[in-house]
Amino acid sequence: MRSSQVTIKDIARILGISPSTVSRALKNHPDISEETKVAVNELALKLKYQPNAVALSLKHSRSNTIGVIIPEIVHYFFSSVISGIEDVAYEAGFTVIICQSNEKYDREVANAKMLLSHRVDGVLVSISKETTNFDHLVMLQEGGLPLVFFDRIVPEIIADQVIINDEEAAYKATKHLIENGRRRIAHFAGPQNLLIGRDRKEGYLRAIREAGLQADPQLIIDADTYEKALIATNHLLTMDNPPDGIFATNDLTAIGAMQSLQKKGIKIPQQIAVVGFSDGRFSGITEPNLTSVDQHGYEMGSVATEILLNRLLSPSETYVPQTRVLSANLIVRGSSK
Amino acid sequence: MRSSQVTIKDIARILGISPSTVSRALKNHPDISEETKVAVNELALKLKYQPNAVALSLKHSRSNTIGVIIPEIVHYFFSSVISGIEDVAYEAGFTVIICQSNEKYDREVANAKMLLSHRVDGVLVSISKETTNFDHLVMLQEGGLPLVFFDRIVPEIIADQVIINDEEAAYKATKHLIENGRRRIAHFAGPQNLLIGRDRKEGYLRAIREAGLQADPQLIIDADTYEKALIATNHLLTMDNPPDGIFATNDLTAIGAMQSLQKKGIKIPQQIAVVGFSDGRFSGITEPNLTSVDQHGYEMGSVATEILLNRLLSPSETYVPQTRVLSANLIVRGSSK
DNA sequence: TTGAAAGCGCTAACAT
DNA sequence: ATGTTAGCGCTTTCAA
Repeated sequence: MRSSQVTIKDIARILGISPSTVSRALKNHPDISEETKVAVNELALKLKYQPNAVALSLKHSRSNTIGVIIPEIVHYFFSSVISGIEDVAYEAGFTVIICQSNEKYDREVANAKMLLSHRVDGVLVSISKETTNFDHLVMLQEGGLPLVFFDRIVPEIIADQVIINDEEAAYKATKHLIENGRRRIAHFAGPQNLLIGRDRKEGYLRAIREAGLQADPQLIIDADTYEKALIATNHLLTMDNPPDGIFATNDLTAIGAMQSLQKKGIKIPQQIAVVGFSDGRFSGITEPNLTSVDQHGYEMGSVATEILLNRLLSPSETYVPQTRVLSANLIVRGSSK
Repeated sequence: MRSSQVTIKDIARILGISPSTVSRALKNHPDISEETKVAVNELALKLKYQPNAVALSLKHSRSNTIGVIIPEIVHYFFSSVISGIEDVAYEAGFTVIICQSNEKYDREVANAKMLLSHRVDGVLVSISKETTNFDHLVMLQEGGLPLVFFDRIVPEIIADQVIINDEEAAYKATKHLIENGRRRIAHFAGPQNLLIGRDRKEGYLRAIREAGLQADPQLIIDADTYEKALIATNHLLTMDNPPDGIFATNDLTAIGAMQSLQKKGIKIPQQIAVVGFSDGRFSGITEPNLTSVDQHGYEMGSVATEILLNRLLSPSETYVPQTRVLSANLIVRGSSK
């Protein structure tokens, strides 16, 4: 095992020339004779020489690697974001190191240190549900790493951001329910320390108020997981005055709601309409199909990466952070009409 | 921007001592005086010193990094595998570089070269649907990198493998349909250049034969994507003698089948029963719920990583590749009974 | 046209 | 108890 890999020195030794000549020949330096170039390149091919990226990173203080800190890979939205990141990075010859925080603050901090230690050139971040202190991210910036936030951004930190307009999307979703005659609309809210959680709730409230409806605090329930949604739905059904619509902060909770409702024999959408958020593979699969906000994961990943690579490849003196807001459209399906 | 990061030299210069003393102090070397240790560690903390993993990799010819080559992240199965990989690697202080082949041979080759170039210590691989030539993977082995295959393995290459018993699982799934009275069972087959595709078909055929049923080639259709499943299902329904059961090579095709059937007013499972493969988030969401083989993605990822790390951390002279077969159980739900 | 030497950050054998 | 030196693989300035 561990038969060490071919280096420039090996090629130099075999050919009886110096390492620097080999290096130059490999990058087609004009000074090198055609003869030498051919010999070097042929041998390199034969020995399956692969440049040592580690040595290059050390030499250039540039790793051609970007880091990603993401809550959990096993969500369709996040895995599509990664897919977008990967594709753009691959095209540009960049390597991607992906770290999951698993929604844990401590692990997110460890991830940040690890990326700093690996001297990645920049980092894409979507913070965990637990994160309320951002020193570890500031540390990255202080280390000279450009940061690009996506989806779960940190307004307190000055950096590039890629988001959808969560407030607007939530507003549209709620308004859609109202326009379909719903008057008591419940909201399954996400964590309020995340901006997306607050924004979605805000949008919901704006639509309610604008329609002259009463915002009932009892109808706003913290429920951002499938399990919590099951409980929350059953709770809603015990009320004297149960809701006639539910706007959930993500698709999984919307589906939890649908299943609880159907188990109790409630008709969707006739008795209670349901709308989700973050259109994934699920929405077309439920019966009825789920109305949901399309969150454009792949596009978010690719745009965020383009912004980051742009910072890396053409650094400007005047750093003006940009915020890209992707349009989020409501896809209306059977669960709400 | 690009304010370079703190190094051991910086600390040495500030403290007026040599870099090697700093290095030793940081790793709590017994020779170093308590006084110096305290001074060094305090300053390191204050300056937020993070060891340069790149320099360490070069020095030790060991990157503490493992590579992963995976077809597509945006599949629940693969993303749960990654989750298992990540968790085990994280615990052991290893970094993970994930590459997607996007089911393309060329990109898989590029991924392999990239990982070799980055001098990862070992690689976890699940090959693409297109891959029939394995030189790029042999190249990794020749470069001294231990390989561990999972799910989509390559029997031609001598290496560790983690799989479920696909043949057995497919047999069980088909037998289950037969025991429920089905006599004409269709199979949506995966790519036959993948062993898992062949094995699943084999298991299907064995169950059919064992029950004394006729294997009808017309009932075996290449369909491994959602779209293909829609077409295949409609095709089946045009037959004079349509099937009364479908065993699909994955859940997405099973769901495609269910939706096509329901659109035509066919009752599931009364008229046609459906069984999928690779139990994911979907199975509990369809109506009726989907009977499926649980593929244990997370476990597959964690076991594969443990095997790889074991090879790395305690290399033995006698290399005996192991094959770990995880038990795969059929989860029976409403779509088939 | 090619080679020698220095250095990226760190460690470890070898001084002192 | 601490410093000096060499080297991991590669590039690049300077010298020949």
